[in-house]
Amino acid sequence: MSIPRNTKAKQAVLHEISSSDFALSQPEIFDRVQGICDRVTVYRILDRLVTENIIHKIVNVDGTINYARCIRCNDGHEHAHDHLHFSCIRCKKIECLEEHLIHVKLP
Amino acid sequence: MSIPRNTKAKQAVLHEISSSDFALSQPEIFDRVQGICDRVTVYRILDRLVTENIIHKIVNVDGTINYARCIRCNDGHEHAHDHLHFSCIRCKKIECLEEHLIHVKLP
DNA sequence: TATTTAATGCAACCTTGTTGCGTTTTGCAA
DNA sequence: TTGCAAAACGCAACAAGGTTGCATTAAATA
Repeated sequence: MSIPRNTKAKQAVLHEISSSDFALSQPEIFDRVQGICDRVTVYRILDRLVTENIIHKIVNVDGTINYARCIRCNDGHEHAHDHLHFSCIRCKKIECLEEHLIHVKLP
Repeated sequence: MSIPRNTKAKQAVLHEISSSDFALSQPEIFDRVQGICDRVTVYRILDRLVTENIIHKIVNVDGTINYARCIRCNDGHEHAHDHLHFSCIRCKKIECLEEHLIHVKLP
């Protein structure tokens, strides 16, 4: 397994994701780090950040793939990832609804 | 508002969707109606069928957009569309879990 | 059968995402 | 501080999925 490195581009991408209050798509992220690196690099950084479990890959209701940081992932507390989320179609914000853990019988 | 027409291509597309037991993507549908029309036509037919409320547009967990007929839409019974679905990642079938209507408090 | 216009085919284009490969840069160790 | 291995990068090219414009074809109704 390779040792991850901390590059300028990686920092910039992670900063944009961290400072956004809703999940961002690759094009949105590339737009925000404007000029700092190639768009291919953004794709590769996102893949790596997901593999390193630093960010989450989310498929929105419209099919677009977005990336976000889990607020609780880095605070040391144990938490469930398979809870409901509320996705506002107007402001695009995604909020966790962790209190609504559901248990259904699957076929 | 324009009056929809019943064309050969439209019938073929609708037939494929109706006779499949899981939701199909545009490429899959185009593949199955092989040669009957252009791929652009399939896109347009799908858009029209969704607008006419004959089929549903579904975003899968992997982000792919699929189309399916709601079994209950045309049997005259009242039914809810916002119920849970079980999506098997192996056989791709999607089953309705209508008994599990959930009500959560949204922010 | 004639007419209207919905539907189609084709070509061209756009967006999102991937791959290969040669070059640059990072982190560590001598 | 410098040298080195390989992680990360840029660029070009490609591929899949989806859209648009426009001239042509074919449904439905009169």
